[in-house]
Amino acid sequence: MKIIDVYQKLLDEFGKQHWWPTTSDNPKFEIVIGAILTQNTNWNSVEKAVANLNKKKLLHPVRLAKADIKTVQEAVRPSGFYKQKSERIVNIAKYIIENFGGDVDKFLKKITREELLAIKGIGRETADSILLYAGSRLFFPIDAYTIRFCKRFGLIDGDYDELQKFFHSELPKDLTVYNELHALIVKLCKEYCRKEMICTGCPLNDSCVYYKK
DNA sequence: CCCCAGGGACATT
DNA sequence: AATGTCCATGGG
Repeated sequence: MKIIDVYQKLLDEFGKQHWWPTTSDNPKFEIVIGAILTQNTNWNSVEKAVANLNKKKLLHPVRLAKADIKTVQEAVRPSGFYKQKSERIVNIAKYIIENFGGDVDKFLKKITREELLAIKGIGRETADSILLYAGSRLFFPIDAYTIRFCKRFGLIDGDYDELQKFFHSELPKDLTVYNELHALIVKLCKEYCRKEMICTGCPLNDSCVYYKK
């Protein structure tokens, strides 16, 4: 089974996921911040932190850059690693101000992947999530779920760059496909393809080499 | 009590 | 080039 067939099957079963979920009036910047806050953290916890930031009116580059660090830490605490993450989100707010005059749209349009990776606290997955979901640019994020699923299902076993090359070469150059497939793999891995597999009811049973009944 | 979550930086081997 | 450790809260 090819990855594009996996996409179709998951889409038929789960429907569109409509990522990246946002709640504020500044969704692009919210995605940039959320991509950092969700590093190795449950999404439910991230939602709390984002809501706290929004309540404090900090989902804006200038406000966040100028905010008292203790205030930021207090807001971000529920998402864990709060000292690191506070520093990281303030850091990128300052970067957008210094290099793009605080214009988030311009930042998302002009920034290169290499430039993103050079910012402390932005690794490959965070960079690709920002580029795809905030910047509408064709970069496929590879997370722990994707690596696990690809290996188990029998598609490909490799590291981040190898898997990304695979997705980039196999998939059509289509933002909706990139957007939805990544989100659908996350959903699949949360519900069925967990660390401890729950194969009963999995929509990919027919083609999975690890299927146990 | 345990394990883990939509990673990344840095140190060690 | 691999592998290990730390960061930290909240939920199952």
